[in-house]
Amino acid sequence: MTVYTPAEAVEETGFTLDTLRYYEKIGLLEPVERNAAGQRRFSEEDLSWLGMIRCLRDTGMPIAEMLRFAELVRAGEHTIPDRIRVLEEHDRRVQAQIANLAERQRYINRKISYYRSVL
Amino acid sequence: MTVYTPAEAVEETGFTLDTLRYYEKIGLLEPVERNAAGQRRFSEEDLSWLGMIRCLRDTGMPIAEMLRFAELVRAGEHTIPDRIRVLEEHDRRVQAQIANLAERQRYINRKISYYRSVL
DNA sequence: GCTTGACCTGGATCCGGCTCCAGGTGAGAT
DNA sequence: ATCTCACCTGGAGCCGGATCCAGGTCAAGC
Repeated sequence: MTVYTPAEAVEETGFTLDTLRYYEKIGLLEPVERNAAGQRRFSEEDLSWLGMIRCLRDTGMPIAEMLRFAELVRAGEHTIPDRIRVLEEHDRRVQAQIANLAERQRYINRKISYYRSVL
Repeated sequence: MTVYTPAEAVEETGFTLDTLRYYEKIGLLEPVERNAAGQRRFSEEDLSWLGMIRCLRDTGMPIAEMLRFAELVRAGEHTIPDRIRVLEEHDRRVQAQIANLAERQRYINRKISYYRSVL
């Protein structure tokens, strides 16, 4: 059962310490274990959940929805079908984002070509 | 020389009227023509520039950078090489965004598969 | 000739998501 | 022993990007 100091958690997750504290405060992260001095000691599980959070955040899921997902996770195994639904829905949005970006990119490339053509 | 009322510009660009006014106020849009009553009359050119803005915005370019690009456009033809550089750089970032989303999407899909496997 | 309804303005406000601050504690290095 | 440094807390502040508001002006249909 390895534990991670705040500095290590920052290193591993790429979130700032302030952000980790903020996520704990708003309940996106369950209350993190503490040592005798009251300092946080992150578990492997915390880090793995933070990996999920990073993934959802970086694909544009709003915090409010991540909170809902977090509740499902906490509520236990019986919510797995719901979690699948949430992730599938999100997956579709990510797909749409990619398609949209690719489309916009074509516009940008046409513009670049146009600019080259008038040089 | 067709002109567009505010409502038509909203319709064409997908921006809200407030946003169009805001873009004009901050200088992302050059001062739009007015009719005798002081109401905006957008030109084809305005709409086409707004198309560019939409593309840049939807690909995540911050307003500050769009403003810099707008200045290049206003400064005249001799800035075309600079504009190409800006767009190429942005194109690379868009490419990176797409790659990142695709990577995150794989994570999500692995998670979905995992959830399915434990049902 | 009145009433709608689309506009106008400057400025305040909101929102999500952090980020920073002051003031304090405890543990390890010198 | 003392210093430093990583931490802690609650709460304030910031930033980007709009969005909303009050109070006012025209234009056009009935």
